[in-house]
Amino acid sequence: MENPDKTRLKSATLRRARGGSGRVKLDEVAELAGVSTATVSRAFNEPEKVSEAVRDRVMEAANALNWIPNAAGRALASSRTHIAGAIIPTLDNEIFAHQISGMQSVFAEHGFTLFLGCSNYDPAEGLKQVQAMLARGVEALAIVGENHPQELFDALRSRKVPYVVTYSYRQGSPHPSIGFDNGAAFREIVEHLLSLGHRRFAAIFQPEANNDRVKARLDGMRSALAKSNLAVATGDLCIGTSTMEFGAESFRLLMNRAADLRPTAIVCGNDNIALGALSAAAEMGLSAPMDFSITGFDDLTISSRLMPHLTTMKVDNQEIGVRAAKSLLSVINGDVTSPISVELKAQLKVRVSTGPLQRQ
Amino acid sequence: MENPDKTRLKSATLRRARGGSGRVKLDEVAELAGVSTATVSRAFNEPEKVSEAVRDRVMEAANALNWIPNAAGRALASSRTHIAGAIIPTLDNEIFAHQISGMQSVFAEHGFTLFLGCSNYDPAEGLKQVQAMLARGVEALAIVGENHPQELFDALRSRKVPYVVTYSYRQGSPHPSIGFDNGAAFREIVEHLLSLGHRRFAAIFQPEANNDRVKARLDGMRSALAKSNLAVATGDLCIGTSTMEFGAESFRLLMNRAADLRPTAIVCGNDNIALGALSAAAEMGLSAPMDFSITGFDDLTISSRLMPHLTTMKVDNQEIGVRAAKSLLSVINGDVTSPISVELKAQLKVRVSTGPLQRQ
DNA sequence: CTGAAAGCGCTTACAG
DNA sequence: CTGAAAGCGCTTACAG
Repeated sequence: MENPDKTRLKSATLRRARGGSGRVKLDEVAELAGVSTATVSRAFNEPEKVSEAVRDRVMEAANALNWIPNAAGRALASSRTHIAGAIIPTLDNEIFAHQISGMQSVFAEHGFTLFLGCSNYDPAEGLKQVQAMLARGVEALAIVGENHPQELFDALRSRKVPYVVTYSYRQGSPHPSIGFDNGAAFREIVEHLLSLGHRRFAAIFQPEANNDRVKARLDGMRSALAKSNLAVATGDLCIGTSTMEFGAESFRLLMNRAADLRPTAIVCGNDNIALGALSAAAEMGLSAPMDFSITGFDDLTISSRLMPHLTTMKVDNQEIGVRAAKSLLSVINGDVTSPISVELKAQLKVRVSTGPLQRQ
Repeated sequence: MENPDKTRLKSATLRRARGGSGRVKLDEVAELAGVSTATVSRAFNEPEKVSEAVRDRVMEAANALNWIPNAAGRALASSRTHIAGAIIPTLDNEIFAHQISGMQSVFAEHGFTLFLGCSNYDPAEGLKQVQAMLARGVEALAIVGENHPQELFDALRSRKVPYVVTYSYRQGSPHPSIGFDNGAAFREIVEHLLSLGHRRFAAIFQPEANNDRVKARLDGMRSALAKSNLAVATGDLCIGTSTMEFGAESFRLLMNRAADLRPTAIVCGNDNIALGALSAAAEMGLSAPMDFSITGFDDLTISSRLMPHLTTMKVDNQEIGVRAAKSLLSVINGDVTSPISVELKAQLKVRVSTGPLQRQ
């Protein structure tokens, strides 16, 4: 790896010798329009304060010179950057991609550009990204989940940068949050399976370390089962990576047993895992809902398109992004002093992968 | 919608009265460390030019004050922003998400932050995003495909912002590009099907408007067929949205005919379409490779996990992102004067969805 | 409605 | 190796 400082220096020197960026500047627009720099600035930022004739002349000059205002100068003078930030675990999951897409469209509408950071589920990496964004002067920040170093939230607070936690919503959270209740969602899934007569449950989940959402899901599942005096036995709980492979492998493990030892209902931590389980089922000649019932979480695009259609909880991630952006903008605009929390409801989608209990 | 200028003003006034950002500044670090501001700056940016003792004192002071340098000040003084930009059509497609992920990791390693813009396949939107990024002073830009308004490339050139076109690589392109040859890839697919004995081809494709990649794919398919004096008849070419639904619908259209009128090989514009076709096949009781052969393009994560495994071309999008970032960084660093193009090879993955011709 | 001028928070050529 | 000071390109309180 090269030394970034050296390369930095070199190119900076190459480019200029105290000569500026070489780009067209506001002064040149002012000169061409025959007005002061203040007027040019106003013509763009507070047009109602400039007479129409002057405004037209300024716009004409700006167009003629193809002027693009320098955001750094603007940010320094106004202490406003018009930049927002978003931190997600990974872009490889469509649920986070949809959140970003919702957020970006709202921010763009309001003249904000979005910085995107991916933590890859590593809290240290998330903190680093937030610091980089703070240096860049983000005016607001959205971050998935609340499982982050206290230092991260402290940094945000001490710089008075408004933030929201997205995806999960939890009563009693110290953070403004825009999302749904992971625990309640999994209670609903389990109740659905219980109402179908299932009593023998297995679960395939991603690890709960550094992931408040998974923790809440497991808790929700367990509490709903406990109400019926049921539980997932240790041997019926598979914890591993959130991949189709792990879903498939776990399914084989659970179902390669005498029929009376198999679970009749399998609760998966998300759709991806459930889809893997279903592919293993097809290979084993087992099919839902005859031989077992299975549920996912997320309602991925393919979950309702692949056979058998998967029973799952749908979460409107695009909407989460939209709400998060709006909530942050209302703080930036001074309409409210801190972001309001919003609880969205996850929606149970009953499809053919779950059905009435077929055997004792 | 509110007036952005009004809100801007209001909050700016609220926040300060010519008082600055309220954040800790470099001067304060200098004062605490008992050195000049120049020395603080050097301690961070050119540490080798500062004696160790002084450097330690500066770092200590910076830590004590929890100083984060203001990027706007830095950018203005150095005319360097350490920001790069990337424009993709949409985050909803994992192939572009992977590109971004590769790019981001390389840029982050070199101290660059990434602006992300999505054009949603709308050239006007892409241009707007590029302009916003130029205002923000991006030092380099990567953009998917070359189907963009000339104005976009002109803006980049006139501001001397290095750029690369990603995903497609085309001999004779006026732009530095990092990607693969879409035409060659589809010639290879067709040759594979020809070698299996297929002569009766159908195709299901996304629209080629504003999409150089799709155009190249169709051309590649046609030229490979033409070499064997074959062609896709008008009634065997379906053009529509890049969705599983359209793939399914087109498949039904093509295969709901007397057996001797059906195509034996179906070339799809991408995996998504092919996956939709396969799901329709399952519903119709048809299966590959016995009743037909089918190919995709992209090698999506699920394509090798769903039954039947799909024959497709694998493109390493992560690698495209990595190469794009490296290519741009070498221009920024002054190692080369313009980005070098890189042609990557798409790789044919023969799986069970294609097989020898079963009938005449 | 418009302008002159100070100032935002850094970096860097220059001098020592 | 270190410092004094100019300057990067804008915005904005103040004055008119």
